[in-house]
Amino acid sequence: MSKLPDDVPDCMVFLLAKAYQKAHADFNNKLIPYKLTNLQHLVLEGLWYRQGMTAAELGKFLILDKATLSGVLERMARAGWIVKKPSEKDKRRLSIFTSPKADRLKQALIKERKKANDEILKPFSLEERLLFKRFITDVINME
Amino acid sequence: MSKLPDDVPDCMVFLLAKAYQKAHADFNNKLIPYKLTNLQHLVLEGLWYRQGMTAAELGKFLILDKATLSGVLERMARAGWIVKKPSEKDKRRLSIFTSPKADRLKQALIKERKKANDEILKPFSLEERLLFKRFITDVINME
DNA sequence: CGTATATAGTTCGTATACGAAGGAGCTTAG
DNA sequence: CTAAGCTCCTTCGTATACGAACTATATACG
Repeated sequence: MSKLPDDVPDCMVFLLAKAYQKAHADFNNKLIPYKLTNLQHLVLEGLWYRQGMTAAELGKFLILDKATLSGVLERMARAGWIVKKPSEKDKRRLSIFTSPKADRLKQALIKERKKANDEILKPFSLEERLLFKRFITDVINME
Repeated sequence: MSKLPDDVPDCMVFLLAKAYQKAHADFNNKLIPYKLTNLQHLVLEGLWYRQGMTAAELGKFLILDKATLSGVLERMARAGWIVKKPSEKDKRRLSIFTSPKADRLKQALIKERKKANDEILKPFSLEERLLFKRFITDVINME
C-alpha cells in the first residue's frame, strides 16, 4: 500500500480505514496459499474457540451482520472448511463445525495469524502495544 | 455495534477491522441526511484539497484502487456531486471537480467530519491522541 | 388451541474493495 | 511513420458489508 503524505490527514475515520486496509491486505496475502480469506480464517478461529455455534451466535461473536455471514458460510461449506448441521430441537438453527480439512491445518493457520499480528506490532514496545490495544478497544466499545 | 467480550481477542487484524467498522458505521449514519457515503465524502474532501485531480491521482491520494474509484465516481457524477472533464491534451484523463451542489454543503460536510473525529477521540487526552495517531500511521506506513 | 410476536437464516439491493483483463490513447525507439 | 510498450479508465469476477424484506419455525399469550 502506498504511504501517507507527510501532511497526514487529521481524520481518524480515514486513518482507521487505511490501517485496517493495510492489515487486511497483508493478512489476505499470507492466506492465499490456503485459498482462505481473512474473514474465512476468522470464522475458523471462532469455531475453534467454540464449536457448534449457530450462525447468529457466530455473528455476535465476530461482530458481523448475519447477511454477511450467510454468504461467507455458504462459500466455506462449499469449499469444505466447515459443516452446517441443522438443530434437532429448533429447525431454524444451524450449528456450525470446522471440517477435518480445517482441523488438519489448524496449527499452521493459527501460526499465520500470530505472524501477521507480530508484524503489525513489531515497531512498538511492550508498553506501547498495551496502550495501542487499549485505544482501539476504547474506540470499538464507545457509547 | 456490539461490544467486545471481556476476553478481548489478541489479534490486531481483528481489532483494527472492528475499530474501522465502528468509525465507518457511525460516520455513515451522520451522512444519511446528505445521501452521501463515507467514501463519497472522502472524495469530496480530496477534491476540495486539490480540484481537478484525475481519477488516478485521486486514487493515489486516497489510497484506493482505481477499480473501486471508478464506480464511486460514476455514482457521484450521476448524483450531481462531482463533474468529470476530459482533458484536452490527453484524452485518456478525466479531471474531477466538485459541483456547486457539493460546494454549497462544504462547510456543513466538513463540520460533520470534524464532529465524527472528535467523537472518536473524545475519551483520550491530548497526549494519548498524539500517541494513537502515531501508532496508526506507523501501521499504515510499515515496510 | 390459535393467533400475535419473535427469532434464524436466506435473498435482494446497493456500496465498497481489488486483481486481472480490455480498449483507447499517448510515447518512444527504430 | 509505425510497432511496441506504457498509461488511464472501465469492466468483470469475487468477496465483503449491511439494511430490509421474506420464509420457516418457535414461543407466548389470551
